Order: sequence, then structure tokens, then C-alpha cells
Amino acid sequence: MARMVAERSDAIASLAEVFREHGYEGASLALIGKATGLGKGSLYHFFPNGKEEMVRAVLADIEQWFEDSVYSPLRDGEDADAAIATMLKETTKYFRSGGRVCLVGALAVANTRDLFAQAIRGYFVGWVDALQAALVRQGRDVEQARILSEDAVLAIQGAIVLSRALDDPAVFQRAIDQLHGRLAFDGTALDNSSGKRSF
Amino acid sequence: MARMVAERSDAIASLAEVFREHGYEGASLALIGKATGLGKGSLYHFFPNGKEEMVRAVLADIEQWFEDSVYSPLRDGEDADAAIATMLKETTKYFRSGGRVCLVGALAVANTRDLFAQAIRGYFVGWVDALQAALVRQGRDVEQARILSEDAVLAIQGAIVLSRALDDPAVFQRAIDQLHGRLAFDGTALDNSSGKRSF
DNA sequence: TAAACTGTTTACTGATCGGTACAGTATTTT
DNA sequence: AAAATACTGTACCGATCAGTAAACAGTTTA
Repeated sequence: MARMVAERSDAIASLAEVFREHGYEGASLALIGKATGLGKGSLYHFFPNGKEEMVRAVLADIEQWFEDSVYSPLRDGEDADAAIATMLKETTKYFRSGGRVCLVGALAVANTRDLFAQAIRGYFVGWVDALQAALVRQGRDVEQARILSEDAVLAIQGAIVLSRALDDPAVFQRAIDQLHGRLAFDGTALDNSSGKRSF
Repeated sequence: MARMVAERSDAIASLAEVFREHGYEGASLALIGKATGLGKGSLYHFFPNGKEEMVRAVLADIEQWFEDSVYSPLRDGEDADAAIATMLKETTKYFRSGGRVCLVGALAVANTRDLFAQAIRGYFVGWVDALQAALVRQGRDVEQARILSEDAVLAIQGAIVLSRALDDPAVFQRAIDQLHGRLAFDGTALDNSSGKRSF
């Protein structure tokens, strides 16, 4: 019999995609097997706890990617504005302008939320915290930065939902552009400390 | 045998809840039967096309509720500001401050999107259009009102995702409050026509 | 070379899936 | 009261579900 000498990590990208496309319940072992090219035996060899362990592995992989590509620059980058621009650019690419679902967001809305609550929370807390750090480094008020970063993360999730619902990537792109304007530190950020924004 | 004299419409609220909690694939006929108190025989009597027809009925019901409670006032209400305030209030109540999922949004993100694409699109188009109409009646530019209304609908969907992910209703409430500030016509709305907002 | 380890295939299990068929019971209509 | 209609419970269908078991092959270690 042919030996594929597959590694566990090789399967994770395929797993992520199949869970994104079909959700936790919708992704059957048959679909997973087809997507990864692995039989049940191999799958249970790599992930003895079945689907749940597969999702956990995928979530850890996603978390790591965001940590390296987005959170870390936001927290520690020299130029806060540049880090924010990178975040928006990488995010747009990652979610394919709304054409690709956010697995973490999708899990948060599904009934499987409780099973992965910690990982889901960690993903979003990491994002909001990192963005807040960048905004504070811009010179913004801590409390204001908190609100604004929550607002931004939330907008990205909403943009995915709406752009998919309308089947229009432009909706996603417009939302990202809006965020760019709102998150950029253009010198007026502290002029109006009331928190009330004019349009 | 006991006769329940059930009506089709009686089941729809329970159906909506079970689809919200378990999603389309996750809501098995066993679960649906338990939630509605109806056996398979009754369910297929009322909904000959099975789960798909059940979801369609639920979506139509939701659409109608939003039309009456939210869209119609936004489009035709005398006071645009009041209609917007009503929208935010009713929406908060409806989604239980993020504790309750938006079924339409959840379907939009799931792989079942294509099956219900038209209904999903109708729901969101109706919302954005109605809100845009109210914003225009406030005296805003049509194009600006479009962007702003997309932004608002998207923020509500994102707020549901994030507040569930963080298990914190306050996140939803803060997002609604933010929207209140951004959507209210406070006289400054046209002062800055560049579209760039100060914070 | 022999043993141990790492994958892979295949066949299988019991449970559950969505959906159908139909007899039977209530209600309404005539 | 009789007939038509509306609703319900149950038994059943083939398909698919997640997961297990075990024989077997390729690779690494001793």
C-alpha cells in the first residue's frame, strides 16, 4: 500500500477550510477525509479525540497566525499606524474580502460555542487587546482606545456577515476603508474628547 | 390520542428558536420535534418539504416582524430620529443584548447560505434600505447615508458575534450606544463633508 | 536482521439522520 | 349521522453519522 508519510500539520490547512465551509456539525468525517486525503484511520491516528481535537488544532493554528501576523506587530511594532494598516491589509487578504468566513466567529455564533469557548474568547481578546495597545501608543485615551478597538474588531466580523449575505465583496472593502479612516491617527483624534463623533 | 389542534403558525416561534440554537444542520428532526412538541407526522403535515420549508417559514416570519417593527417606521415614520431610536431599542430587545443569535446572519455564514440566499439578501437589503431612507430624511447625503446604514447593520451583526464570543452583553450594549451617537442627527452631520470623522 | 514505531487501509459497529407510509383519531362539513 | 378533512403516532426505510478494531506496510532504531 502506498505510504503518504503525512504529517499532522499538513492536514491542518485542509481541516480549517472544510470546517470553514461546512461548520462543525456539517463537516462529516467523510468530507474531512476527502478534503485532507486521509482515511479515518489516519485521522484518528493524528487526532485521537476526533473532530473536537481537529477543531482545537485548527483554532490553535489560526491563533498562532494572527499572533504572528497581526497581534504582535500591533503590540510591539515601532509604528502604530503602520501596524494598523498591516492589520487591515492582512485581514482583507485573509478573509478574501469577505468571501472567506471567519471560523472563530462562526463557531462563536453556533451552538458549539461552549465547547471551544476558551479558544474563541482568546482569539478575540487577543485581537482587541493588541489593537488597543496600538491605539494607546498613538496617544489615545485608554478607555477610548478600548471602545474603538472593540468597535473595529466587531466591524470586521459584521463586514464578513453582511458582505456574504449580500454576496458583495465591496461591502467588506468599504468597511475596511471606513476603519482605516477611524483608526488612523490624523492629529484630530484628541481634539474632540467628548467621544461624540461628527461625520 | 390527544388532539393538540395545533396550527402551523404556533410552531414557528419554537422552530425559530431551535434553528437559532442549533443551526440548520444541527437541528435534527428529533430536536425539532421536542422543541415544538410535534411528532414527525405533524411536522411533515405542516411542512411537506421538511426542514427546508420550516426554515423558509421561519425566515418569512422574521422578515415580517422586522418589516413591521423596524423597516416600516424607518421608511415611513414622521420622525426619522425617533425611528432610528426605535430600531436600536427593538433590536437590542430582539437580540437580547447579543445573547440571542441572528438566525439570518448565522445562515449567511453557514454553508446553507446558497439555499436561502434570496431570503437572506432580502432581510439585509430591507434593513439597509430602510435605514438609508431614514438617514436621508434627516438631511444627509444619499451616498453618505448608504455607507452609514451599511455600517450600522454590519455593526449590529458584528456586535452579536463579539458579545457572544466574549460572553459579555455589555459589548453589544456599547456598540448600540455608539451607533446611537453616529446615527443621531445632531446638526454636525453635514459640517464635515469629507467623510473623515474625528473622534 | 530483528524489534519497535509510525502510518494506512479496510471492514465493521450501533446510533442517528431525514424522510415516507399509513393506520387511526379528532374535528368539521354536509 | 355520514362523509370529508385535518391532524397525530408509530413503524419503518436506506443512508450516513462518529468512532473502533485490527491486520498490514514502511521507516527508524537497536
